Amino acid sequence: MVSVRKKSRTLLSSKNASVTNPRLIVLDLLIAQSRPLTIEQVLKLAKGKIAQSTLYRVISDLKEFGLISEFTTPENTIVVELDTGDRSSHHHHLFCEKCGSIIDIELDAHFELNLDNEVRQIEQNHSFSIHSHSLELFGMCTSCKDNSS
Amino acid sequence: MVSVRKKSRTLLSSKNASVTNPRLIVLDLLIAQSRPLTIEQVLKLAKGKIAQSTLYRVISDLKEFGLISEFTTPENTIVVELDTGDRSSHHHHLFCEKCGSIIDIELDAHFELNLDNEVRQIEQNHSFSIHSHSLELFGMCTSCKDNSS
DNA sequence: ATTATAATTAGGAATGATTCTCATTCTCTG
DNA sequence: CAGAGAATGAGAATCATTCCTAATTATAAT
Repeated sequence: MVSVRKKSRTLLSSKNASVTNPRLIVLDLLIAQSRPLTIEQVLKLAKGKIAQSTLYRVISDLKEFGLISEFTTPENTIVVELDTGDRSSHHHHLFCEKCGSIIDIELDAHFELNLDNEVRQIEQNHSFSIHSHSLELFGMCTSCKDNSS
Repeated sequence: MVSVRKKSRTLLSSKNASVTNPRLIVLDLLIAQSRPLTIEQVLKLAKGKIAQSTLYRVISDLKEFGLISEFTTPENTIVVELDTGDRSSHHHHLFCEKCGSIIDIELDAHFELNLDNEVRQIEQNHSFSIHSHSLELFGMCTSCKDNSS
């Protein structure tokens, strides 16, 4: 069992990026929580150990290194998550429009193939080079359904 | 051939919303351009006929009426587009990450069925009620490909 | 058409998020 | 472990969005 901190170091080194405290803290958090976090959440979880301005820069750096990725919730909040590049890192998102929770989902492998075919079709029809896609689903989670009776 | 202005009036009336100039201007623009527009673009195209604060409110009103919908580009810019509720209004987006252009696409009907099945599967697996979805594709458009040689 | 009422608007001030600046500190290389 | 270059922290500056209020406009009833 490799420590979180060690993983963070390895991630940064593997991109030839200098290993600094703020970067390690952000990566540690994303690894430890293993869920998408808003900027606000990261800031809070870092408990004052990172300046706000630094956090924005660190996030933009980590994005450039390809270590994290960013997306937007239906309420237009920006969320970041680890993007380690392994197989499981291709996934999609399920949003609860009531409580705002975000769930990572993977698609059925067979369906993902269908999707790739469709994407290739669209590439042809629009003479576009498509290099990635994202499927987002919107609805209501169980607990919100239960509490809304 | 019904005039753009008349269409805009009809849209508002159909939602029992009062028909005001700023609302008409915004709808007119979205109808005339028939493409997604950023807030900035709408403001510019309205040529000073709408106050900025009004534009934000009008957009939020039209969204509540269900006449327009909103989404976010990869650069985190908010974009609005007409959402007239007819068949063609269920569509997805293709983003050029170089020039920022946005293209509306429709999926092959057969694939859309597959997608619905997959969505129903995910609903089951996560005991979630899913009421809508969005597929976004990222890549490079023809002209950007051509100009990058 | 006129008017009363309610809804909407313009404009500017206030807020909140993000970016910028620059002096200081840290990291990496040799 | 010294020096060069990169990254950070703190606060100022900027930008988008929301809020506030008085004035205007739309609607519905006469």
